[in-house]
Amino acid sequence: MDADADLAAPAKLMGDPARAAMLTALLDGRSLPASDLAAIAGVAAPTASSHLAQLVEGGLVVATRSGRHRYFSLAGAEVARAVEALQAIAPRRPVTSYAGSRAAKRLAEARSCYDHLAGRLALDLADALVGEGSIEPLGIGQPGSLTDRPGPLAMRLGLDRVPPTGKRPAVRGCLDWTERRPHLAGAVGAHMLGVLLADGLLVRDRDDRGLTPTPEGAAWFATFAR
Amino acid sequence: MDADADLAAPAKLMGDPARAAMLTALLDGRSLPASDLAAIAGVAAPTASSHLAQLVEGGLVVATRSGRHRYFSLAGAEVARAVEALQAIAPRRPVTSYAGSRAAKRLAEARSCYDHLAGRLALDLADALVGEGSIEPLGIGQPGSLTDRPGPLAMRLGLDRVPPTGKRPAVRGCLDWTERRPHLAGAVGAHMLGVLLADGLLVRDRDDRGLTPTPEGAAWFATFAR
DNA sequence: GCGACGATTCGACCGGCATCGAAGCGTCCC
DNA sequence: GGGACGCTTCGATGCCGGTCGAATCGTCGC
Repeated sequence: MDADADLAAPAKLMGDPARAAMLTALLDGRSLPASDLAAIAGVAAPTASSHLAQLVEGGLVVATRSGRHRYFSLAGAEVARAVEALQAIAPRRPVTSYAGSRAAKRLAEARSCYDHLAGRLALDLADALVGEGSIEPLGIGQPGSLTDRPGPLAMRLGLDRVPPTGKRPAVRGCLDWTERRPHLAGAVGAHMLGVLLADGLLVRDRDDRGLTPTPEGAAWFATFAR
Repeated sequence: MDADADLAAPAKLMGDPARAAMLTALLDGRSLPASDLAAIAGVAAPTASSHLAQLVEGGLVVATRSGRHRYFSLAGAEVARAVEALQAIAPRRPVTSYAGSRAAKRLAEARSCYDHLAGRLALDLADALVGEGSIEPLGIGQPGSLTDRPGPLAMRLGLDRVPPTGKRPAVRGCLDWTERRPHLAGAVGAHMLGVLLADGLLVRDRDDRGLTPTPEGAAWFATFAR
């Protein structure tokens, strides 16, 4: 029984900025490889490896090997709850500066989430795809599926010709913090972001994972956005 | 927007054994002077003073002066929740001793959780209150509400005359680690614990946040317990 | 099999912080 | 007002651990 469990051990693990960034990135239940987590945390590969070893040792994170990659994810819902409970008492980020709040708004609109699209635009797209019957409604973290009759939007995005990808589910719901609803992830989600970038409807912002519609993109998005 | 609140700051504060011990000691909502907290944490006075200054600076603890003493207490229920969430994922202590397991059983039965009642007794009470239609069923971490027709149990506990309390929700579900179900927290939960103590149905144990029913209390609890 | 790549281990460097003794400040009691 | 007491500040010490370059191991693609 945990009448007086050693509170300090997990707290110490979460107390390092690099590890905290990793845990936050994993909060939606995704599994990410070590290299991605290193980039997210802003540290070199050896440093990230050390941190991840500690997180695994401490039981906050679990690792699964897949070829030459190792995917890390949170060890359970209790860990996610603890992370969120700490976020609840954490001082809010830059909120004070104009730049900060403008950046936040920009990210809420459209950003990349790992390798797929997130933000309000992603939610609109997911809604439209469900609406036209191209995909089943999304569950959070749950694998979903494409239907066998793709609509015009799905055709435009090339979702009917997504290359097959090993074990990764084609469609998956990924929780979006903007509105706490799932957007489209999985192989199809990744493919979709690729098409949007390749066709010049979206461009990546310079310093973060923000995405901005081009003029053509904005016009196109307006045809189905709320 | 807390898209990326600085998780690491409060976690770092909790990550030191001395500070963790202090926070745990304050978990039941008591206010303790610096000297007591120093003793509990097992450090010298200057060290404790330094730790407490950090906890106050970080917003986890608040201090009130009273003569030549300074009393410290947790800054709010959210801090208590974060501490408990971390305890939930902490490695279990060396609980092999008989004393340890007896204490654990005692705490599982009834204890204070910040300012309200937790443990099996709390779950029984919450069930009974829901059963008699005095409160809506509890969601974890979710605000709930009193119904407009309090039953006899609610009347006995004075839940119909809980003083209004600013922003704090009257009723809230708080996850109980005993059975992973929510018990009654919020202003009503705090009031209920106060009544139980004031009416001599429960007494605080000496060294921890355990609570023990008095003979009258035990008899009364038996009337609705499972 | 050979090169590319992801991940880990090793070793060295260095900053940050927990710790406590001594001293200073304010409050209470007599 | 004098002494005791609670708490804090200051300063010095020592250690833990975060960091990254270089090297190693294992896997994938051709």
